[in-house]
Amino acid sequence: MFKLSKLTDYAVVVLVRLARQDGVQTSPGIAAATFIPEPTVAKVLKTLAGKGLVTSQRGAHGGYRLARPLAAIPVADVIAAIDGPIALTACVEGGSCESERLCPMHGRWDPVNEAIDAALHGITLADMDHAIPRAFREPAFVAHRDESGASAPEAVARL
Amino acid sequence: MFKLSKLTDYAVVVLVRLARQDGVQTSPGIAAATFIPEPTVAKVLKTLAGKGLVTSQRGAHGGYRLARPLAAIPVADVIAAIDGPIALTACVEGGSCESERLCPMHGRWDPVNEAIDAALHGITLADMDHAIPRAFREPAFVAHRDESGASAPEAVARL
DNA sequence: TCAATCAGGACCGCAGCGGTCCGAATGGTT
DNA sequence: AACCATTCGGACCGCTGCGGTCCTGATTGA
Repeated sequence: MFKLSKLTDYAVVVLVRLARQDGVQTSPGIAAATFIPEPTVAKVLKTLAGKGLVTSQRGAHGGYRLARPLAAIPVADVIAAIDGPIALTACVEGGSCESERLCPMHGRWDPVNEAIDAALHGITLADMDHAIPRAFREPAFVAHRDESGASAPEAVARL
Repeated sequence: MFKLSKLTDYAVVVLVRLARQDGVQTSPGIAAATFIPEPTVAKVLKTLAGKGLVTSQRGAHGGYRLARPLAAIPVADVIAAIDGPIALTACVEGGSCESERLCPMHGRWDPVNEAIDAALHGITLADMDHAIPRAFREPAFVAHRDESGASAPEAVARL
């Protein structure tokens, strides 16, 4: 239904979490803080590192850190990193769908693509961070979550 | 990869085709003209009729016709009709993901959703129609396609 | 040398999509 | 009244891709 993948959602949460504190952070640590399963966090982090959104440091006391501040990361970059290039139709992404000259669909979705691309580039992770109710960013919230216990894993994503 | 369903692409093609000529048009007829498999055309038309984008007339000499002119149909409507409501994340669509008060993701994607929604409402099918190179709308093109023969069915979509 | 951590795969279950088909309802036509 | 063309509303199915897990290296600090 025109929705982006859950991994992308996770990626945003992880990136925002990385921004909360400087210095490297390990994937188990982020997993614990976000209530996202650890292997999934690792997967997301690896992908993000490959796309240059985060930098990694290997070895003992290694971890990940943000490559640039949240305000310099448009959502479009995150989506592109996880879900691949933003392309509404098959025609648009791979160049010629078969024979570019013959396909009348060619170019049809271009204006739509451009509009969405522009919209996605105009919103940074900092914007999304601010969209969260302040209450959720306070320590009290985290404590409260811990009490709730068992239901945590199925939750979509947390800070 | 953040792309919309092929059915939506078909829907646009079918709607544009409907606009090419007034009076009712049967789904086999549209299928022949668009090179889209007939059952699929029928399915798309049924869905569109259910959402009020086209009107249907049953019985002999029945068929479909546009409910409103192309310029009055934003792409958003077509996408919503075929793919369901535009909602980037699970949280956004169904109301509370579980416990709205506790989920810090709540509201996070809202600005992104609104931006995309606005972009999609700003483009009508008439705009998309005009984006097609004129050459493809001329009779000569259709004749040329017919010659190409066998490869037609696999083509993404045609007028 | 050892432990911690990232890297890069392989792997699998499952939902959703694209696509097809069938029976029933409907309304002209003869 | 009988018939036929056409839409309607499902059921159905194979397959791709996603979410999620795991395993085996490579790298670095203690």
